[in-house]
Amino acid sequence: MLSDNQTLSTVLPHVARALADAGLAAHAGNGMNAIDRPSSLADEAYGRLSLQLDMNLWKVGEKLPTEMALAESLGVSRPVIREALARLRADGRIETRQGAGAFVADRNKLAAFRMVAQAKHQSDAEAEREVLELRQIVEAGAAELAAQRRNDADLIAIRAALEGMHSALEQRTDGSVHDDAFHSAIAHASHNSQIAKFVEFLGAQFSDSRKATWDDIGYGVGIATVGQSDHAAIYKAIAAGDGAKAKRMSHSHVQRAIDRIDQRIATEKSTKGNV
Amino acid sequence: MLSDNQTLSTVLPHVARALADAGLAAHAGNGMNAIDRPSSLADEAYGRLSLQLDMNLWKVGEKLPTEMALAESLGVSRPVIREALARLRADGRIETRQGAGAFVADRNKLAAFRMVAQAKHQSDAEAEREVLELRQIVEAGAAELAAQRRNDADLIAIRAALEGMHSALEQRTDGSVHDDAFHSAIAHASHNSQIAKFVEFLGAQFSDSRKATWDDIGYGVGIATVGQSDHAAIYKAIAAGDGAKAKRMSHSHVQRAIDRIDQRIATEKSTKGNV
DNA sequence: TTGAGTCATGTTGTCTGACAACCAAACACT
DNA sequence: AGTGTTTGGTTGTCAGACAACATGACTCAA
Repeated sequence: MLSDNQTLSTVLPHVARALADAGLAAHAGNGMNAIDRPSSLADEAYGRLSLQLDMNLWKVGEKLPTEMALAESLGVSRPVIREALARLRADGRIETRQGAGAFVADRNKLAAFRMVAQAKHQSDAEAEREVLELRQIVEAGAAELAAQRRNDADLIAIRAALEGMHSALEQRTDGSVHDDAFHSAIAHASHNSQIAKFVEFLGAQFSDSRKATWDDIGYGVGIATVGQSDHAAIYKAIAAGDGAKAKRMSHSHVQRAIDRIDQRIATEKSTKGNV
Repeated sequence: MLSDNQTLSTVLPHVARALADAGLAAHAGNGMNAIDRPSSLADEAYGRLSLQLDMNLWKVGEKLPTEMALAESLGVSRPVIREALARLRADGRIETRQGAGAFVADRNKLAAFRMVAQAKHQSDAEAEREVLELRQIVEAGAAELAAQRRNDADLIAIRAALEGMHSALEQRTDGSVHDDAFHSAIAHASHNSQIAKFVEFLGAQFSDSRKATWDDIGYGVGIATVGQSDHAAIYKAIAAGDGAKAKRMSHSHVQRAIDRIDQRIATEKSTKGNV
């Protein structure tokens, strides 16, 4: 996977120079493009090890090379490797035992879920569509549970966010904060902390695109206005305790966002090659 | 949050001794109970900082104390703090800029979703129920998409897992591997990599309870048998391209697991106080 | 021969000190 | 006043060292 002269330092100029002084310089022009900015050796080391684990370079339960060996093979120092290993351990992908070594953890031990970096053949929009689809599923389910389990406090919180968006709409100001709060309040009304936390996590992946709903362009196209009527309908269904309807409304609300993305993908495809 | 004498080293004997030699000993008998086994200073430091971030000790965008300051206040060295900060950065909770410092990141930057450790007032079973409910939502949605998008290769993979479980059932052996593969194959048939990855992540949280379906007790109660007819129905719906039915079947399949948990919770509650 | 205890070696966990790269604000100069 | 420069502080990285621990080899007695 790594040729001798292909070390991390290649993309980090100052380190490369230091290595050059030591007679360990790597020749330029290898497979590594500087486009992906690792910005830190540890980031890069983490990426590499992560990749090697993905492709089953070591079997489950097998012992990884020692920190020293890894450091040498990647051309960095032990602290850098330690930081990378620490992250892998935090993700639950490896386990380390003092005095013994680092071992590939059982796949059934994953402790964290990360958004997969979009595959090379995917555009950003396509990756966003996938996340949006997942969000659609989870939020619709959360809305259904919310309709069944919401109490008065939940309704008040949801209504407050709704009114916040309402007044933002009247004054044509940014209502994205209340938009966030609205979806989050519904998720909490499901009285399932895992669902609530996951909805918030997914929502966080959309901080940019959600703002686009509330900027000048969004107002111009009327996205915010349409979205608000969706929100009102969802609230009504939840307040009425109509789980099926809340689910349906929430589903179609996110569907609009998916449709917008699909349009963007279509236009991107038709103008492909200009970049 | 931390009194002067309340350092991490208090719970790590050998370090405490080293500190004692240096005249920096912390007195024992403080608020720290040794029940939570940090096992590593970095783990503990990560936990503390994580907690402090949770309770908004620093506002978003605010600068955290320097690594040296943090190290001193927690009674550990800089590498330990660096490892903890590295994990926080990997989670997207802080951002560090070389030469400037570490800053609290916008909440909308969370890069990883972790299963929340069950709250103290919750039993294990209740926490498991919450995850199961989330799984129900996502897997049902995945099954629906799978029915709409599956191709021949997908069907073959699902069928292979189904037959694996079938023969395991006949020989009363452990079919949990095929069980895993079955749900995973359906998720992949949705042709949404985010959904596929998340389903696998959720499935990983159930390695234990899934095995319980396939052990002697599971066979005795007939869980595996009932589950298998569920699986067959789900496969049939997906093969037929009937999204609504696939969704319904998948939903009720997980519902059985939820019902079992509910029963366990009920019996646990009735025998409470014996521990 | 076998078993248990001991020891040597290798590995991770942690500390210390040092320097490079970098940022931000105070400072000096025009 | 505005602009370039310097200076101190902070993170990123390296190197070396030692402690804690795990593992296998080795020794010695039964």
